[in-house]
Amino acid sequence: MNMKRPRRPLTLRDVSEASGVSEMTVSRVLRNRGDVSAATREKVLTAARTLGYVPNKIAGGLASQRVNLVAVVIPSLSNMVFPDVLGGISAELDDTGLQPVVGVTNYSPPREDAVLYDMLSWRPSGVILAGLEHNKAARAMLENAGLPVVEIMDVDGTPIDCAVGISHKRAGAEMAEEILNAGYRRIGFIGTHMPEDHRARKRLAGFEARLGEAGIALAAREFYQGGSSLLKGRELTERILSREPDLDFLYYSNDMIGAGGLMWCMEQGYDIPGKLGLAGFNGVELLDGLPMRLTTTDARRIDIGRRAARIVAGKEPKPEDGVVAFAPTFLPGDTIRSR
Amino acid sequence: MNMKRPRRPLTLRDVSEASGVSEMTVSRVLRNRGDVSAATREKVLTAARTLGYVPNKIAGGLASQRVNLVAVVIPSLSNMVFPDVLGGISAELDDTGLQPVVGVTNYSPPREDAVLYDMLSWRPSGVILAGLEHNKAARAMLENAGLPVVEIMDVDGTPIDCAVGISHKRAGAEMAEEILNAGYRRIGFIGTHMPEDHRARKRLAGFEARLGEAGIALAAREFYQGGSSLLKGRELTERILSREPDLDFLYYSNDMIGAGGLMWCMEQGYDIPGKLGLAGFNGVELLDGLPMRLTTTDARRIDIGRRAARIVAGKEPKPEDGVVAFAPTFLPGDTIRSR
DNA sequence: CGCAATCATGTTACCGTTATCGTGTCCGGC
DNA sequence: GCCGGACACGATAACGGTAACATGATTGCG
Repeated sequence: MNMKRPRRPLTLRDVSEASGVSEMTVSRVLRNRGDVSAATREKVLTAARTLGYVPNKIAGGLASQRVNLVAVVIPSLSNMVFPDVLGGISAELDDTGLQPVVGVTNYSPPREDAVLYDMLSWRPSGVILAGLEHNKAARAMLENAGLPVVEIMDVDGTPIDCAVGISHKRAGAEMAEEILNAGYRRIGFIGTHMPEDHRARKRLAGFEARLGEAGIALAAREFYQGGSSLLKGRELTERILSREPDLDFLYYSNDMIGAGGLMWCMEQGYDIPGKLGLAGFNGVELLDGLPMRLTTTDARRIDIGRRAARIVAGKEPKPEDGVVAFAPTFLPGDTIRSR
Repeated sequence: MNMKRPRRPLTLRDVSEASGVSEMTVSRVLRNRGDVSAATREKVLTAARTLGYVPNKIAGGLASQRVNLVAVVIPSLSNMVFPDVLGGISAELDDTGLQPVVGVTNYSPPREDAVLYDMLSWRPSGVILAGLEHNKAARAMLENAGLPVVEIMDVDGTPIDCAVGISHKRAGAEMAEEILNAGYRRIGFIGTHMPEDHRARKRLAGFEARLGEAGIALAAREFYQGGSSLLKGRELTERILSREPDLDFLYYSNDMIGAGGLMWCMEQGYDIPGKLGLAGFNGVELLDGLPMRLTTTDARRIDIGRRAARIVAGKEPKPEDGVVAFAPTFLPGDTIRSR
């Protein structure tokens, strides 16, 4: 194709000279905007192609004061929850010309501030970020930025602009309800010890609240640090059950450790769900292939991603009261007694 | 803090006026560049903070002709392989001021072209992309872009600029070697039917080549479409074993379906690894908590991510011959007979 | 046939920041 | 007291596009 290696990066001017029209016309052709005759369009396109011109969005963005990016700020990649959310977002953004850009905070508020600062410095068209709890600095930035902000995953709190998610308090309460209805009474909880994982905290709160209404208290709880894995689930389950052997139900703060616990209990020959019930949270695809299907709650991740994307893309208006609450869905699975 | 909601976005000029110095000086303060007295620095910083000013990287990037982004282009998020690679990249980029931006191609070459085009239009400082096989258009873009390009995961081929990865032919061959050494002879393969998954293809090629040297041919093969999941692994395993009941080994193209197969075989009461051996590929963390540890090959994803990042960041020079080949590492697990 | 509307293109003025160079001040040394 | 250099800062001109308006050519229509 083009034989000479252009050491100076190509600009509109190069294409304009190569095709004998003004830079403006080239710009119009490349963006399909405004009237250009079929003939010139063709000339310009071939010129651009043979030169190997790639438009400069930095310059374009500055000139037009518009950038086709949506900042997506989430706490972690490692959970299997993220790809679903992002999947929903991308699917919905696909036909809007908008593009998601992901930032990861590792559940660290200072890091969230930094990531947001960085993202906002690109002047994106919108922000989707996980959670309702943010530093004052972060809130201020977002309020001042003057762009659509959708906080996702959680609706238990006050959104900056608007929120799309589920109530984790409700998810916890509903799981407690199901467990109690199934007749379990000595219930243990296993979860991460992360002060910044507010959603896990709220689930536990809702869970305990409902138990409390029934006059029941958690019989045991076990916390862990760091990421979730099957292995961690095994260890913690062994630990909690050796400490409190007569537990009849274990509620895990996510499916991954729940599945690990399930593996361990099955190996140990526990009667599941007869003598011991298990439940996790999220509804990840992983569970579908396990020897038993873990009882869990579908966190509606794809729906949340889609809806959030629709809002930042302006495909639908922000909700009246600023909140879109999906219903967390109980998935019975095989690890809870059915009535 | 600032009471009036500024509808016009803040610029350096606002900070400059608020602090009584020139925009240039504000810029210097905010970037820690050039000589500024401690007093002015302080004034500027407080002004910026109280206004809630966030720099505009669009304008900055245009002016300085530098953008602190590294484009990372990968085929998929869903495999558990991606977070590891990105983890390695982020870890190594963290202290360089560079930031990864991810694009996903879904194993579609036209989509890869589009994603690259889009990424390059942001004029990033470097590109990391998976695989060595690309459309002519993609290769041309990357060659013309005049920036460091690191192709990762694979080294069986000719890199555009340089490559960091493992040889999948070798990974396949070494697994074949281990299987043969363990005495298995009637071997089946289960993998995705994706013409664009070149690495899976190369592994299979290397695998069959080594079997061929021993005078053995694959006794059966089963392909599937779409993403990998435990469930898919179960189905395919059932199918291949009902078709060819006397297989004594199953080689899976990834750990996820391998684990699914393992689950199914265990439930069916197969004697593993005595009568039937199983192996996957990748070495994902997931395997650590399964009832048996699946035999697999560590694809060195974190190492690859780190090394690629070091190269684009200029922390280390490009390799002489353009290639950094890590050794795929055999992980025996529990699903292959040990000698 | 004349005039306005439409089409196809060009001109000009930014967009918000940084590179570069220039200017004024202060200080020490001889 | 003069000079050179470090220091602290400002003025100006890009950077590569696009919005908005201007222009010339063509067309439609009464």
